[in-house]
Amino acid sequence: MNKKKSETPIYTPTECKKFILPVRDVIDIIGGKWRLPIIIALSFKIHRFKELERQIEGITPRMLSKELKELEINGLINREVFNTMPVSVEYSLTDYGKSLDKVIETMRDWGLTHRNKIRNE
Amino acid sequence: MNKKKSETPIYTPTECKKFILPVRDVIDIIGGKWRLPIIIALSFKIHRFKELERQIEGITPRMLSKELKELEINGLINREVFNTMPVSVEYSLTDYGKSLDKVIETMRDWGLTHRNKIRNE
DNA sequence: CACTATACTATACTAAAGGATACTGGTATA
DNA sequence: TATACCAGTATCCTTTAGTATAGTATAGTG
Repeated sequence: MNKKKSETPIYTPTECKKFILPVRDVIDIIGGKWRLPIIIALSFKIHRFKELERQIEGITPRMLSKELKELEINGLINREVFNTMPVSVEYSLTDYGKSLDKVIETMRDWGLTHRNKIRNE
Repeated sequence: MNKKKSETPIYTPTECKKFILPVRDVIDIIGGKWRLPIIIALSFKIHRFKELERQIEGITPRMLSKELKELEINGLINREVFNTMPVSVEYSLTDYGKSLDKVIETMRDWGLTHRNKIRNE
């Protein structure tokens, strides 16, 4: 018995994994190229489909539609249809979606600092 | 003339786009499934390749290798080779990588809250 | 000698993300 | 009549992400 050396590095191997878990959850919910941009746009004001398409540069209606559905399923946004002619659809943030404001702000701060860093090099 | 209705919604159309830009930069740098987990592991301590492989559940050596390279190119981590036998390689965060701590903390907080939210429903 | 470990790389593949383009139906406008 | 708007779909395609498996060289261990 006693095959292992006693010098085996001693640090709790799980604490790091535990720390990673909730961040992976967040990545699953708001990860990808378009979700945060959509959420940010909606944090400014309620938007209609075409408005979002114009605000989020480079997105195609296919991706916008897909991501809006996922965000709705995850409870981050609301979709409201008005039977005007032609029909109009409004997207807004739920309280849960709004609760991302700190995450977005922190990321934005870091992003702005990064841009300045690159300029100053 | 005067083709457009005067009821056209009036809000500065650029301010929202401007807000999105830095966040898109951040997504480019730390987006994806593995980069933040790697950064978090390295924020705990310097890791060797195999240690990272064990800490980050589900990652393959190929993806780990790929992502480590990209993180190094972007200046977020350091790679140091020691000519021991067999060779050992240590990965650590640069100051720039360390500067992500607030972003990670904020995301983690939100993730933990989200987990509790789901449990309480 | 067989086996393990380290720190990866190479090859080949599948799955998922994302993009390009065209189209729908109904109304209003030119 | 022809065109444009709205809120998307449908179809096809490319790119990126990720997986599986095997292999490199060197040294130490049983």
